[in-house]
Amino acid sequence: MANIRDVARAAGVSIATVSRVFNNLELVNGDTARRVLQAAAACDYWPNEAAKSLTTNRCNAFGVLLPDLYGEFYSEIIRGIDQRARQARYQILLSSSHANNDDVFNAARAMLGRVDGLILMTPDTVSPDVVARVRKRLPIVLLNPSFAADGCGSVAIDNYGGAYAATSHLLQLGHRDIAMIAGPAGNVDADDRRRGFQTALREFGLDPARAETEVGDFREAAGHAAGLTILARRPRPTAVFAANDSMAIGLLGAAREQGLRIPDDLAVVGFDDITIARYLNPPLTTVTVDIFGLGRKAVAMMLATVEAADAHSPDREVLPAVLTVRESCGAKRRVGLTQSPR
Amino acid sequence: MANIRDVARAAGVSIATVSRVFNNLELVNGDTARRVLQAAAACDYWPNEAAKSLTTNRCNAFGVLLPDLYGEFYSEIIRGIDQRARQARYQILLSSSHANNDDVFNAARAMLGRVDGLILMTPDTVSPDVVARVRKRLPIVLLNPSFAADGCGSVAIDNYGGAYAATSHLLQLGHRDIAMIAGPAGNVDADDRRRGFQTALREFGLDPARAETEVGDFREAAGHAAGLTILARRPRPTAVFAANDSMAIGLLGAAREQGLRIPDDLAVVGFDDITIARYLNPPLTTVTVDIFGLGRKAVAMMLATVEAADAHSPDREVLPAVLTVRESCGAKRRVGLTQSPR
DNA sequence: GCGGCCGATGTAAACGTTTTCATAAATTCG
DNA sequence: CGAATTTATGAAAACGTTTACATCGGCCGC
Repeated sequence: MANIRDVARAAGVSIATVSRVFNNLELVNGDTARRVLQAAAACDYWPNEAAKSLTTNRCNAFGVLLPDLYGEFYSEIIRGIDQRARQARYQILLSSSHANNDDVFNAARAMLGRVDGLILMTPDTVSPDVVARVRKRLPIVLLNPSFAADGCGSVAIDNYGGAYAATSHLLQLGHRDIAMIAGPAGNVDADDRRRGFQTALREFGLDPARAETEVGDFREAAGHAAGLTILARRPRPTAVFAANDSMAIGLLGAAREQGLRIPDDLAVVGFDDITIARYLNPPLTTVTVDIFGLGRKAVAMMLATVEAADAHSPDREVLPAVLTVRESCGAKRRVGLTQSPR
Repeated sequence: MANIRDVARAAGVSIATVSRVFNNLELVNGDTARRVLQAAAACDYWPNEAAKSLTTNRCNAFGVLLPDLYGEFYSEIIRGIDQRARQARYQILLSSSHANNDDVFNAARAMLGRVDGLILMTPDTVSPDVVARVRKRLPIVLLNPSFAADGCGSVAIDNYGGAYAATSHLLQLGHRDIAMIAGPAGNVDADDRRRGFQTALREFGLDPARAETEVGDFREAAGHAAGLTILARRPRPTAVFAANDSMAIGLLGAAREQGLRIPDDLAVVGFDDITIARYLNPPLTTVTVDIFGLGRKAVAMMLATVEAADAHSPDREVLPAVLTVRESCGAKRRVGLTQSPR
């Protein structure tokens, strides 16, 4: 396959001139440029990007390391990342399933020379010093980080604020005995959502310690199990705030099995606003987070870091999490001919 | 940052030896190897992957070009691709939103020297000759292709078979007036599903031309609109086969608004088995496709092409699409009635 | 007519690897 | 004991670009 030398030969110029034409430096004579382009087209010349980045030390690509790819959450992150990157003519080098320190370290290492920076979402099991070691080689933007890392930008979700809003809403509807299905302790999102829940209660003069709190692993089955425990308590709580929608779905199942009507017998609020939420019966009131925006923001921050002439200190950004009121909390009248739960 | 030369100097050997140690060629003396590794660790040496691929002409990466990233379908494809690639220690260079010929061509071009092959899913708007031009430079595996391309592998979904199974099922349940909400003409998936529908009718002695068929764009709103038209017809069809689940959901909405009971007044079958399907009320009978497997297969085929010593002709594979019976078709409620095939 | 400048182009040295070939030392063997 | 073989290592040429620097006309102003 033709390389730059072949094009130069065919056009009767030096390789420097060919290079100049392709990087549209304006120092090339119009006629010469035309000749070069013609020759390039004739031998179907494609520049080799590896060689390019070797000399320029720029790749026009970002690495993306995620703990997993399953489900809407990651899908939307990637979509946001891709969209913004594409807009800036950057490529995305994707790698997922990074559970431990070595995984992350090796994946980052394997990207050296292929990316200009790393967008990193690490599970709790990854330690700050791995991130620090990688940071020595590459700019980093952390997604929803569990710790602040020196020299790394970060984009996070306002878990605390969202949980606070959800809980306040239930309180304002008159509920005073509100249970929570929390996420695993140690998980940043889980902990922040729990704090938001507790603060809201406290501000209403209630004791968070007396609020029934079950812990789950963010999956539907855990929500179901936690729901059974909560619904067995007497007096039964009148409302439940679940740390995510999947567990809320599990809870709805448990409630349905016991013949409870939602929201009349039990008000339910979730978190995430996954697509299913609006199709549930009744549609789930939940906290909506702009995950797509999270991805976009991460790339925007990365671009600012990479393309900035001056090395300004990296940003820390928090995206809002807003309550979306549907029917499962009881704030709205049911509309239409929705079939009643059994 | 340290390069191979620095390591060589620190270890008191030549760069060739360092390279040999890292590519674990067994020709290096044990002591020397130890010294090299120590030196490499001391100066935190990371090999530059761009330089590596420039000399070896191998990248250990595949490019993935998709028309879009929105929704579970693409998410699962990517997950499958990533999982299999990671297993083989390959990276994934992702790029989406490729609408037209130039987009695809330029994206492919920008990957030269960074990938060993391309996994390509093109919308109908991309022409075979663009694929052929790209194929000259890079091995290609097509996902669900609308045309056969010389020298390209392909992995497709058995749209025809799935649609045939869905329609046959409705016929066996006793329905004789079955409408279809089809996808846009020209779209491969849409066309194949429609053919499957028609063949099933024909085999039951019915005239496909007389079956009410509305066309939608695979989105929920289109399903709703098509549903209104279909339900307005007299006599009203007793069953509808929707070319995908999103449109089936739109149809269910339309039916609900008219006070129809599913499946008693109207049986509904979808296609895709998206996550929501099982959470609908009633749970949607649909055609399940292993999208994750589609991604995995594509990579497996790519690996076979790239790592094979002999250039065997590329494969063509079709993944099964199987009917998943839930409640929206009425088969489960009428167990007694379904025993006798007509 | 000449120094200086400018615009267009070429020469060659990087960038950081792998790998072929050469070489030196150590080992085997008849 | 010397020739043949093996083992371990180094020197240097690739790979395909970009870019600093050199070169060379032509043109300007004086």
